[in-house]
Amino acid sequence: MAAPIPEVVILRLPLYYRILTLLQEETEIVSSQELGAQLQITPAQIRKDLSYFGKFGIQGKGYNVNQLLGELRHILGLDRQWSVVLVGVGRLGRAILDYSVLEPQGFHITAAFDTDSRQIGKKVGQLAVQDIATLSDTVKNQGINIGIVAVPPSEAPEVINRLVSCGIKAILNYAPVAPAIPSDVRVYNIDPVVALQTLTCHLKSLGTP
Amino acid sequence: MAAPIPEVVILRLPLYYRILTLLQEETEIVSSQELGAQLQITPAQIRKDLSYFGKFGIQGKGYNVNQLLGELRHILGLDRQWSVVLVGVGRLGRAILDYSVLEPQGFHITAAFDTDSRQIGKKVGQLAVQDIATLSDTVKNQGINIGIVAVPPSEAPEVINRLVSCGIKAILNYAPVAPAIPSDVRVYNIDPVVALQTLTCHLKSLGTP
DNA sequence: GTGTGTGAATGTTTTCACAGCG
DNA sequence: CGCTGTGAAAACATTCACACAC
Repeated sequence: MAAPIPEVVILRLPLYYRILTLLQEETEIVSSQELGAQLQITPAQIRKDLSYFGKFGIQGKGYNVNQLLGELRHILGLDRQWSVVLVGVGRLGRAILDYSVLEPQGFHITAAFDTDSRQIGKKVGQLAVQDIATLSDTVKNQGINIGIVAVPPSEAPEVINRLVSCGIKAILNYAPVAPAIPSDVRVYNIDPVVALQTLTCHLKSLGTP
Repeated sequence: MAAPIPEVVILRLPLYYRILTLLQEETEIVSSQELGAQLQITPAQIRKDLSYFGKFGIQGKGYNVNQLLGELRHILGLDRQWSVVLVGVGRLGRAILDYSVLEPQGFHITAAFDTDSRQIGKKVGQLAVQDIATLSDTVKNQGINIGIVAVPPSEAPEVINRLVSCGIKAILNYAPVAPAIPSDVRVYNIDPVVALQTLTCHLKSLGTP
């Protein structure tokens, strides 16, 4: 029961969750076979992944979509609201603030910060941009759990340090840096350049047009 | 020599490349030890990763930063320009067009498309938004290699199909879908909701504040 | 001495294959 | 019968540890 869940499994759970949300409208029961076909994942892998957390299926039939959604919501910690702080309100930061999918998924951006003093006080959406110096107070007072970093590369290590010393344990990092962080803090990096470079590595080995 | 390179290795190469670019200014030679410290990766892993492609180091010293950069550029296919097509010029698409890092890294966004007819003809940056119906011609005439998908979820499967049938072999997909694609086409998915959900899964197991 | 390159050892993840349940 | 849940096997990835080159 207290088995350590492989990280790769956790990376797949949100995919299951998303597909099930879509399937919810269409069907009551789904088999690992059908799920796998949608996600390009083997049925055995899906069954094994879920088995780390319990027995959610009905033998001979499959999984009850609604029930499994509930289980995944619980496993992923989606059965509550999460308060998120955004640092960096440039082009990217604004796009994130406007991204209308976060709110319905339970991610509430509570405060926005910037390191550029010219931005401070400006309104972006509902929020007034705050001075980064007030980050710590806001995080503690508002019980914020997650930080999103959308500042230029040069600012990023400093910003990430600040988030860590506020006690934030989860960071979604859009800056192209590989910060050193304590092992109890999770960082998920999103970097389009890195993504494109892995793609070109594969393209290269194709016949060059 | 014709050994198959593990996918995980390819995912790390861009990280090595980026760190080396930064180190370039500071030093001539770097050891796997030092690289590993920067990236939170074991030195043995770095050496093994590189050994899939050749012997780039100097025994007793380390790696020549410039030379290794050259090798990685070659391995990743970065020693040329890549033409990229963007589909979807909403908030996200515009942020990508404005993202000034792509161009200097050799990724040139050549054309922009949208499925929404009200967008067609509008200028975004240097580019006029084209009708998605003209995608195939543009891709073929301009020798485009890579597609970026930044359309709403409902449009995404159709757009991805179109890109695939144009002969595009690499797709950077920002839409929250898991499209079925032929095995010779690479898709890299970027989805902040999935990212946040893996983070909350870890947060949950912490003491709830 | 120092750090690479690498086979061999260890650890992890995926797949197989089937018992058992609805 | 059909599909889940799961040990056992196979495939894959990381780490070790050392011969060898500078």
